Amino acid sequence: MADRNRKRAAQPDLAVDAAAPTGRGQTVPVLLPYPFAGPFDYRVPPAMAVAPGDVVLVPLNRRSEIGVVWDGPPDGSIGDNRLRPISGPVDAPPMRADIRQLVDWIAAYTVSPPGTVLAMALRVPAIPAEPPPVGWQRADAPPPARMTEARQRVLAALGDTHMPGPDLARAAGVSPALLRGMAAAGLLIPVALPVPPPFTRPDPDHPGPALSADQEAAAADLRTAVAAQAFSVTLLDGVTGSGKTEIYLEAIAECLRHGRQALVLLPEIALSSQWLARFERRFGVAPAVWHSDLPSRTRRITWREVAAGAAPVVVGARSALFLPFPDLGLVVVDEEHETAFKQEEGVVYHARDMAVVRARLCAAPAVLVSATPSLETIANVEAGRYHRLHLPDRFGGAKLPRVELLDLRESPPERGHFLAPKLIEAIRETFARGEQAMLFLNRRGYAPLTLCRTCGHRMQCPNCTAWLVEHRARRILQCHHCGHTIPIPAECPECKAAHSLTAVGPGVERITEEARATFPDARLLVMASDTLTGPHAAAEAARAIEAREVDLIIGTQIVAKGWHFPYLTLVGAIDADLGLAGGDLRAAERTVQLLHQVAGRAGRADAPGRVLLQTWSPEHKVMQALLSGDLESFRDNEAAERRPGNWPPYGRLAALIVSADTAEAADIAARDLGRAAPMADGILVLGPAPAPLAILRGRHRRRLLLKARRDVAVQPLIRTWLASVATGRGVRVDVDIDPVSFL
DNA sequence: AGCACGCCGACT
DNA sequence: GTCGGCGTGCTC
Repeated sequence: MADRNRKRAAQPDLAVDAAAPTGRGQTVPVLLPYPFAGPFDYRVPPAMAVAPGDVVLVPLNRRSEIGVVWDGPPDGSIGDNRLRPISGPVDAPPMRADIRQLVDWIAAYTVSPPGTVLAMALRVPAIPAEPPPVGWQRADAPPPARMTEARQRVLAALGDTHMPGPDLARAAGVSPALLRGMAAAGLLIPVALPVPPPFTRPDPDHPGPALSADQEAAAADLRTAVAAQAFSVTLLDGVTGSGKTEIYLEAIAECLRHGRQALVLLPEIALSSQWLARFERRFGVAPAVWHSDLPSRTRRITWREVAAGAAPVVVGARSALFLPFPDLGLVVVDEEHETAFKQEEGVVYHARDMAVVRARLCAAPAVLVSATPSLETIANVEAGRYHRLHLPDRFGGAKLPRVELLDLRESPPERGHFLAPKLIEAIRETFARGEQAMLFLNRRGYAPLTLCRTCGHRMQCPNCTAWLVEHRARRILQCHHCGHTIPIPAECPECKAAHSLTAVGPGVERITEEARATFPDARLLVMASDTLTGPHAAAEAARAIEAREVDLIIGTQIVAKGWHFPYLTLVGAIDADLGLAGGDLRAAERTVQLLHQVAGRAGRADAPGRVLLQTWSPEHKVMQALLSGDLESFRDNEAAERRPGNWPPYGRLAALIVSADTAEAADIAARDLGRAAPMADGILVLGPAPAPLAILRGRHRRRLLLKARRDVAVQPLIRTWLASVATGRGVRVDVDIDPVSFL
């Protein structure tokens, strides 16, 4: 309570200053977690004092909703007669000014209603407070009551202290009901128990692993940035295995020495067991963890501890950006190039970029970390907006793995197989040395396409422009876009031919089948999003690999994410060309990043790694970049290709996805939108064209692209553009600023 | 997002 | 004659 009042006193009472001067009483804007165009005005009851950030209950229609008193003057456009009073306060800490600014900023940038963004920030505090835990102690002057044997045992177990009910019942060997009876008889009185802090403060001076000279130099730079307690952005860019994590853990240590909080964003928090282990090795304790499917109790406790400043370090997924740190002193985005940071549903935002905004709003340094930085971040370095710390060498003298290209035209796999003879041989050699190997194929399931040998029919999703993927173990065909699932049919649904459906192309399941036949004695482990369901399975997989209970790992892109497997020395990519098909702007960049990350899993100081990339086009710039390891030149080339046409990151791009129930409705809406396209210097609108996923979940999709010079503010343009077009019934237009996926 | 109002089909 | 389908529109 005292804390709440202090916070309120610390900020000027804008609401009072901005109150309407007329006789209608004080009016304030209240933002509701719904997709309205802006905050609604509410009257403040005479006896109530409110300030921006206060969480309040307001009437809406005939309902009661939670909202947040927002900044600025009331809108004033609503008539006095329609204004309704705030119902009352909600017992929750007020929303901090920096979070409110972040909500407004994200809403403006992504062209989303602010209430939708608020909903992401508000999902937690709206839940009522945890009741304080209750324990029992002896009554000082117990009234006369029957003293059974069980009751005596309770009093004996209790002694002169207090105990939580469940512990007491267990210690005395009685049921909780008996305790309630004793309380009713006045023999026991309840006491509030002190709550043990759930998060121990990590000790910045806990002896951690020793750093190399390179690491120490980089760590010193980051410490300086943290000590400055000012906004800055630093790219920590080091080859895989250069020990980047250990470096930024030193920045966190410095942040802790200043008594401030640190936030680390990871792309895939469910797979972070190894990261958590490294953190514990450095600090002796675990950090607070945040992601969207935490149990609600843990979620609530963590949120409140963060708000109270009692969770010094939080590691989390995208949504951790909205946590109410009172004194955030450092934001780290690990694997900053990862597209998993881009939220594609609802409010479409990039957590890496919003993390930088968050850091700016609370005057903290941001550190972006990657072995394969995005072109966006590199462009920001070149423009002088971001600093760069570069680590060219692996830690402890380890060499980068040797990359070889396996030309599939020259030495193809056996018919119906996917492992080239040279790759099989390399795996055998690796096993013979007692080391581990990994096969990478970024495709789940058994086969991406099922077709009928008799009539050529292809099994397609009824709701999407996509093939159904066979999952043989589960005996189903499944659409990876909408989840539509059917049992594998016995006959062709088109021509009714029996035993005619054939699996075409490989997925990890099929590679596993081939590996099992080729290496019958090897112990296999499949790592894919549908086999590593949740943190537990992922942690167990990591443990089994570290304990050398696995010889061959077969995985999808999940294996590219920051794992450290000391006995893994060989990586084979089944289909290195896979990501290059299609007209995606970033296809080459992403393929290089992905394959380089996968390759980086191989090798250590005393056992150099070897990487074999199976490819149909070894001369492709992507394969050549991976072969030479000269990613810098590759990036320079990419940059040179994008710069002249103002393609990102040298210009701005926004996608408008028009979707409707029928192709006709989508076409009409897209055409109307195209006709109303803004025309100005430095702007180009491309399309409409069918989106690559022309039908998704039964909706027909068309796409327009707005390309603009970097100095053009595209959001206001898009707002007026959208407002100028009357969109028909059932038509939706989704805006994606800085799209990373072009589906 | 909810939750009403509103205008067309099969039932007690 | 009513119950009810979910299409459109409003909420300070």
